[in-house]
Amino acid sequence: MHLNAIVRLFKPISASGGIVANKHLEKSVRQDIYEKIRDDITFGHLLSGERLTEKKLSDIYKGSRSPIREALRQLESEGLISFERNKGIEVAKLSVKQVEEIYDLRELLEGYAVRVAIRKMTKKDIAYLEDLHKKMMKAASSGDTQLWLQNNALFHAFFREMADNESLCQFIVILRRRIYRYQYMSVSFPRFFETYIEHHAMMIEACKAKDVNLAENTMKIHLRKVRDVIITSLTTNRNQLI
Amino acid sequence: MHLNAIVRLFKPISASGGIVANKHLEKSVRQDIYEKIRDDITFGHLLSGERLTEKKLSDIYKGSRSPIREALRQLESEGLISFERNKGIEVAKLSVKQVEEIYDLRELLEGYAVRVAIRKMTKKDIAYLEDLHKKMMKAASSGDTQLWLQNNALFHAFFREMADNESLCQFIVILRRRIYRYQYMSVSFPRFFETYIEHHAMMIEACKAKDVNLAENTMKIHLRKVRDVIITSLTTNRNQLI
DNA sequence: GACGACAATCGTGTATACATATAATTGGGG
DNA sequence: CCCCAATTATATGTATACACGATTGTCGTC
Repeated sequence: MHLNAIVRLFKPISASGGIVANKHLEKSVRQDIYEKIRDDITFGHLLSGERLTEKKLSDIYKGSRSPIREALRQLESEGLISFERNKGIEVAKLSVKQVEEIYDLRELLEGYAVRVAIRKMTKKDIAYLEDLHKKMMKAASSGDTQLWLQNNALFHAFFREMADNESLCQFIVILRRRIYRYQYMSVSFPRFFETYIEHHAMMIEACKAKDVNLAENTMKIHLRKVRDVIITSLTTNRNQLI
Repeated sequence: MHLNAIVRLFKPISASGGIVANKHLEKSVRQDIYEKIRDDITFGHLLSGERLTEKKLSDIYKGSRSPIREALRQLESEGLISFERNKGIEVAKLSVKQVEEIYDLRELLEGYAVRVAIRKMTKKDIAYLEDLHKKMMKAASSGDTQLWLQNNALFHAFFREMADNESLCQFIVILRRRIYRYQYMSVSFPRFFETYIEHHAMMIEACKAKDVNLAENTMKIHLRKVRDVIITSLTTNRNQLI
């Protein structure tokens, strides 16, 4: 399954990813179900506005209602689902305004992450970014959007992790999860790959030159472009809630 | 109880604050317990590092383990408590580094909030800020830290709500809750009130003049000052984990 | 045929029961 | 008196049971 690699990119930093030697290190049912539902929402297997019942989830993800309800509370805190008392759960829908707000924050937070990260980067880190960049160019020329998204996620993850600020990482990841479902829109017009690649190249150059302002601004311009593509796509489809 | 007014400031935007006409609008046990534990952590009734058991919480807050565990999952998502599998729960401790990171983000997010808010402010809004400012001056001269903190919270809340960005509000509130316990340190040296009042006055002037950059920078300088006071206080007490 | 009352069903909210892992305690040996 | 092992106690993780509100469907009446 293609998605597995991408899925890993979004796992929480604190998750015990080590070797499972002792029984007490095994993933709990709750944690397992949480991750599965989260990823199914993120990657669009559970659709926006879809009505869920605890019984249904219990059948799909195999577990009693206790761990499922706990997992749902976590997902609610992260804005991926919403509860209505005595009525049920639904996968969160985003209005166009909300998508815009999320992108405003991504610009702010990911721009800041670049600013902080650039001071700590070594030559090795830049080589890593150039490697990702090459893979994305290859993905663009062959039209492999999965490969593109996967390496693009790594590209963005690099900066936020290099910034070394737990809460910053947490917030950026939450924002990305909330809009990831719509990200495919930004790559459904292959002619935009060229623009994205230009942005990425410019960012790498700015990192090499340690030009903090250029790097931050380029990241912001890049995210603004992606945002515009998605918003245009949403509004032309006349979907107010998506 | 003095705290009630402040408590309300931190309630989630989505909370049903309306008139309780129908039974189904009554607060659930889970929601009630969530808010109580959250506020008890925020205002220091449950101390950093304190070890909690579900049984103990069940006795204190009156409810079975089901709603308590769900409330705890929410609190975990917001970074107020941490779980250790099969071991228990503890109120989150913050390292000095984490406090610094949180203040870095507050500068970024609250600075941004001011930038956005200032464009939407009316004369009435400025009058409201000036009213809060007067109350804080009174609180400072009479040494009433409760009154100070209460109006200070309203002052900061004003800008983030005026910015009208749901996720932004959510993140700022989460950050404030995480460090609110240590906020008393910033007001335990009354000689700093004067500085804070100067900052607030300058911000109000900048709002009047619609000087976006001055307002944003003043907010950042203000938060940097508060941060420095807290960090100094923490490090001189030689508490690495607090 | 339309409308309203009532019953049955479904789903959530809460409480409790059971299983397993960890911590505490006690008892014996050195 | 100390140390280690076995047992007991405690706490979490999961499953199930019960209660209540909400929805749906049916039956009877107009």
